[in-house]
Amino acid sequence: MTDAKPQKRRSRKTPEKAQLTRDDWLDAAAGEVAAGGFSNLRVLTLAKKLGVTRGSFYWHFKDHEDLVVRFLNRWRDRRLHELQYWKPKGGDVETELRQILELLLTDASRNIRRLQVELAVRDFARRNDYAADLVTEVDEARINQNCELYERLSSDPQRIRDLSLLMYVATIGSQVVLTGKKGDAETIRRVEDLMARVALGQRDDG
Amino acid sequence: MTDAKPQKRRSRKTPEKAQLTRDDWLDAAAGEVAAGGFSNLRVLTLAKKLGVTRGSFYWHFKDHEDLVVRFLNRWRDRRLHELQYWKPKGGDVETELRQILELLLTDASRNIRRLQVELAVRDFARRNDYAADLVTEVDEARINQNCELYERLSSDPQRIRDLSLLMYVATIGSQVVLTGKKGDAETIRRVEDLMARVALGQRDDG
DNA sequence: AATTGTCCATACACTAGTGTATTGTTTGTC
DNA sequence: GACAAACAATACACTAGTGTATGGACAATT
Repeated sequence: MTDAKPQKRRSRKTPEKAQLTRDDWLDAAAGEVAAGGFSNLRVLTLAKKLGVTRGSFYWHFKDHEDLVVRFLNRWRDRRLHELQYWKPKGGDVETELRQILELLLTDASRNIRRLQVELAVRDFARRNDYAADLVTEVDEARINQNCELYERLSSDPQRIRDLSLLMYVATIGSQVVLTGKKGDAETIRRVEDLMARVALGQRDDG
Repeated sequence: MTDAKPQKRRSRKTPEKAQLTRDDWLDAAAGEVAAGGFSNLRVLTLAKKLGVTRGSFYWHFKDHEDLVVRFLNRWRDRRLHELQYWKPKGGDVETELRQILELLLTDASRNIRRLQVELAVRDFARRNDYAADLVTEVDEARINQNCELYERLSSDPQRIRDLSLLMYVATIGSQVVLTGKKGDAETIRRVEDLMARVALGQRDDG
């Protein structure tokens, strides 16, 4: 019994879907990356989790590197695209500032998987030039976007960029340090509040 | 010729040192971890870089896990021990604040390898409970140490902790985002300055 | 000079992973 | 219902890695 059963149709988590698409593989890959980083992204274990063999993988992807590149590209595209929903709407400065901070901190800490993928990508970027480029691209886009908001707090361009950068690294640092332990939610809320006060305290008029 | 030469004494990078100590292996491990994270920490490649075979490794360590644990322990011990040199010396508040920030940012960005190891440990901590405990331990020690400094800026204990935490996550975030690209040195200096102004601006007297 | 402990080499068995080639099995379409 | 395309299974060759067992080389004793 060396399990050589023909297996007419594999049993899947979603039995309705008989065929797998490339995005299905990428979604599964996200799970692996979130769980153990890019070094945990193996086509063998991926196939097992999807209930198929590697034969399917090599239909959708040229090889392992192809998977990684497509995964990174999709990540970049989605991160850049979602920025459009974070556009300041031109309301009160303090209100918008607090909204954007809540989005960056509280909201981000709720999407555990998204956060884990982001951190994994950043980690991978330290030893992969292509990933590093994409991360830089996303970072700059996010910082620039926030600049539009901080422009209303100061008139000095340099100071605007510095403030935007400081707020950004603080959010990233929070995501790295506060990694979902008990009591983090409250801590995040307080940091969020302090950051808002700090930013508002940087107004030209003091 | 299946390279079965008796090889009286191996050629080593440092020919003086004939025998390897456990710390030698840990130092080499640090290089691997810095370069590619903990998933890059393999005893085979480690032995190659040290110019010996795995026979030596299994003399100094029980197995691969033993290496990882000892590596993490050494990292924790060193991080906690070095805190003693960062103790505020009781001088001017602003001077000491700027000194500590310079230590945390500019200085940290110069020790590339130490920084890479720290980030790798943090990454590993996301999927390894033991590493997570050590990281938490180090984080708390560092934050508490900085509290001693910020106590001189405010009398509200809660605010002191928040400020210390904010400064800490900002430094960690800087290390994650500003990963040694060209022009980072100047950026770090500006962020450092802005952080000092922010912290000083949090004084009770306003 | 023999012995003991320390450190390393060698050989073996084992596992997990990639990539490729070939052969099914569905599914849609005419 | 025949055909082609899309998708998946199977089998093979290959590489890299772990762990273990055993023997060899060398240094320091005695």
